[in-house]
Amino acid sequence: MGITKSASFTEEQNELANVLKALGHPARVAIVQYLLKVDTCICGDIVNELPLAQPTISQHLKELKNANIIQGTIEGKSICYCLNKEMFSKVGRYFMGVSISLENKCC
Amino acid sequence: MGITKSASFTEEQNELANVLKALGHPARVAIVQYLLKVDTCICGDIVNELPLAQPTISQHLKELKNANIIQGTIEGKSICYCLNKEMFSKVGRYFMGVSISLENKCC
DNA sequence: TTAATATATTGCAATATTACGATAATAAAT
DNA sequence: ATTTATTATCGTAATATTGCAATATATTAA
Repeated sequence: MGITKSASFTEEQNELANVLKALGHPARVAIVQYLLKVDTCICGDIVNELPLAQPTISQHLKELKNANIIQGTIEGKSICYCLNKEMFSKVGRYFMGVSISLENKCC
Repeated sequence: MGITKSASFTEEQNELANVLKALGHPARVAIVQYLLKVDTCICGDIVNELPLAQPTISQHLKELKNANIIQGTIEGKSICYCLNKEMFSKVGRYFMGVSISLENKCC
């Protein structure tokens, strides 16, 4: 991404940016939407669903996991992934909060 | 960002990813927070507020504007920027919607 | 018109992301 | 132990992002 001066910003700003960056890719949005539809699934299901190779999906899942957007639990020889509801609620509240703060303001 | 197969995804997925990618940088989160605090401001105010050079701020503002997160209106020799409340409400509703869909599900 | 002010654009170096083939690691089944 | 199935990691090429100095553009003031 180039030189990012993350040290210059607050912890809160960096955390929010990290989560949003993780969701800032159509493949990862698609993974989230698929997980929302099927509730839980294994990596192979997503590989069958999206037009991307298995290592690419694995990499995207890793980023979503690092950002705490999904979690994966080992289940036999596969890994069961699902969405982290807390994170969606947290981000949703942030945006709604901004939205409400803007309500009485003109532009 | 590398090769992104945006053609493989839906319009909706690409649009959401674009907005979130635009907010997925601490400097742009900081700009949004500053705009939330001061309501409206000119580019120079942000240059004074953040530890980044003027061309860098200008570039970040351009990305936020392209993603329809802020809007700028020419006002004399400066440009008055402010947040686009519709976008925050829209994104907020999306996340809250996901959050509500996940409410009864276990993981 | 000239100078001053404010913002945008260009060009470039440093770094990050994306995608995938090849391969490794892990666990279950035979 | 070997095979099979599932996911992760490595290496690498192509591309995108970030940041800034230099410069251009645009508007106001003198």
